[in-house]
Amino acid sequence: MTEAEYLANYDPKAFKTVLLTVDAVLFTYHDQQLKVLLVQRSNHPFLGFWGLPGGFIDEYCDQSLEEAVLRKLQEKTAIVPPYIEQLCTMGNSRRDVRGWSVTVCYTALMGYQACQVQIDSVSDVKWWPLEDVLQMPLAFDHLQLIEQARERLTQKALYSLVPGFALAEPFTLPELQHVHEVLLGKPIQSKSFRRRVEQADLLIDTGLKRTERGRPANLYRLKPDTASYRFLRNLEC
Amino acid sequence: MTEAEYLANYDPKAFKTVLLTVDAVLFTYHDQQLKVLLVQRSNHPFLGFWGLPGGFIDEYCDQSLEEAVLRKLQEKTAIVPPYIEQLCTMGNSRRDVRGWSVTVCYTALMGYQACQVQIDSVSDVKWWPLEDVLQMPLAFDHLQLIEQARERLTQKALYSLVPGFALAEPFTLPELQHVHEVLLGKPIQSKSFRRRVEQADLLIDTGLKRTERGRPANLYRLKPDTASYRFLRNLEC
DNA sequence: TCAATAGTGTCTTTAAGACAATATATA
DNA sequence: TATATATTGTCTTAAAGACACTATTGA
Repeated sequence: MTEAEYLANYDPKAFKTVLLTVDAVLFTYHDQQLKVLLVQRSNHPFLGFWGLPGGFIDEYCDQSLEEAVLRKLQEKTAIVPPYIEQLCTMGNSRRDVRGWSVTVCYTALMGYQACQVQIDSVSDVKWWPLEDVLQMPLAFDHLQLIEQARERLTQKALYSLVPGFALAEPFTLPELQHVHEVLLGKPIQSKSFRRRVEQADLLIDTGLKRTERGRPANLYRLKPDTASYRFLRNLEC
Repeated sequence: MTEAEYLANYDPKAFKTVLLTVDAVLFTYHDQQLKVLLVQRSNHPFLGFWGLPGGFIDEYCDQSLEEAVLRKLQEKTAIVPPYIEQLCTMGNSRRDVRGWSVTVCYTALMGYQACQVQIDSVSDVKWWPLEDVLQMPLAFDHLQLIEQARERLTQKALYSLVPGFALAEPFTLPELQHVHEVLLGKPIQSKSFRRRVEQADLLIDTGLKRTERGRPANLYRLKPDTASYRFLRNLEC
């Protein structure tokens, strides 16, 4: 049989009926704490529960998984986040009562900005403090996904400046340090932190300063290659 | 509508028809080089091409993605690899002529052992030298997946002893060092390497020695927590 | 001037790099 | 004994930790 003959006989509907979705754990930093964007479900299953933004692939509209998840986020926040990365894929027969289900989950970061409901498949969209979310009952296995995303981001706080993408630009160096401290759950020696930042050469000094009690702090922006830069040595704290 | 009513009306076949597979990049170390397990396809598309072991989820037999990929590997190698980790998920409308297609890809490591065809969905199974594979035309986007798996393993060679899972136990310390050197493409100071191994305390000394020209070398096994151990500092080489 | 926060100087500590020296096999 | 490879000793170097010190603002 040639490939052409094979394809002529091929019926895609005859095959698997696994449910496939994309989801995103979108973090930001606001009011001195990490927050996660959640949406309140207006459909079964888990109607009324809060869960991650995401949903089914649109085979016709989406060209790729990443395009699909960015579309979902844009529907909720009207923004494309400056940092996005594939986290993991969860797939098993138990996570959704409708049957075998797979979700490809992404971690994304953006500077805080208010958001509001843009579409009707959800009844509400809200930034929740991460610490509160870890105690809430959430849809599906979304709590697990958030925990995993948080662990990965904590690792990155040890060897990169990626957490900076959770800040609205321009930001101060003490703010950046504080995001890292919140993730690590411990204070960092500011001398060590500044030395690393200087060595990495990832921040653009805007020349501006922000005053808020005490000496004014320099304001910076992130260079785009912050997403891929890795320090050779971890912070030990 | 209650959830029960919703589910009674729910028709899974009415929904998406995305193709879903799992694949594995299985590495081993043999004859001083890294090798990858490939299978020769006996079905369209890419009939006759070499590609990664993997295939469709069996909704009834497989409880989870990881179970599915382990089943696929066991069918080819009659072994469960001592190390397996999710690599990434590739999904888009172009990677398979049959339509929108998603594969959840894993990286796995095992000590070398010969293997032979166990099933008939492929016509051959073979360990290929990694350097050769990177020049071969492969099925689908499997070359990309192998490149990505190799990059990730190279990173791990800098801050962990995970590459040791590619060795047949027991192994010598110079062998372990050589796997790392092959991945990094550079020699490592053996003093540095040994210091790290000692500090990590991940190797069990079997008390045995292997002689092969020159002074005999101690033989070791890996402790299971080698899979999760991370050094604070990367090798710089 | 004081309180508060930003940012620097500098000494200590840790672990890697470099490389010479020693140890234990076989031929 | 000579050669080959394994393993150790030890000095240098890079970068983090600790912490005291200086700088710049507003009240």
